[in-house]
Amino acid sequence: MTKNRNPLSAREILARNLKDMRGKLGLSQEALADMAGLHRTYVGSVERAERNISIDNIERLAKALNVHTSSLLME
Amino acid sequence: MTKNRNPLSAREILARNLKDMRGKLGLSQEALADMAGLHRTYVGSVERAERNISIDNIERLAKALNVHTSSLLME
DNA sequence: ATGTGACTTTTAGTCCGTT
DNA sequence: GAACGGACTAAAAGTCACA
Repeated sequence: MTKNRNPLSAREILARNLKDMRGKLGLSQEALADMAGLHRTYVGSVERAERNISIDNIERLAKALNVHTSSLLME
Repeated sequence: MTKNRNPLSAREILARNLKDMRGKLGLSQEALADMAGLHRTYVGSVERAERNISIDNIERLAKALNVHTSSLLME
């Protein structure tokens, strides 16, 4: 029997992807925040899945990371 | 030379997908809104790309439509 | 069955700092 | 460099009466 993992929320998936992709580009939270026109502390809280981010800001982060918006939500 | 169409915003992609998927299921805006625990007029305004919807509400709509959150943002 | 404008409540998002 | 906190302002959530 396979384990019953509880599904990640969309917030958590986004948080993980953000952190991964940012790390692969060697960017700090602050650098990414600047590129996306957002605040340093805000990006941090999104990566901790604490914030209910809006679609416009998901898009800004995607553009800063040079990926499609949907890929930030892909599991 | 291929035409230079301006890219759809994430809002517009979501709006189009929402409308399409809802239509294919034969649901009214009100029925979908009820299933997602949202207000009828709110869902309407999201389908018109008027609102900057948050990730939690995108997820509620995805669950109501029985699709993955990322597929609502897929072009 | 959907669109619109107006509205109040809640939260997104910023900015200051400390650990 | 990142987590975390408090206080603040801008904007999203959520609702309604009416077209």
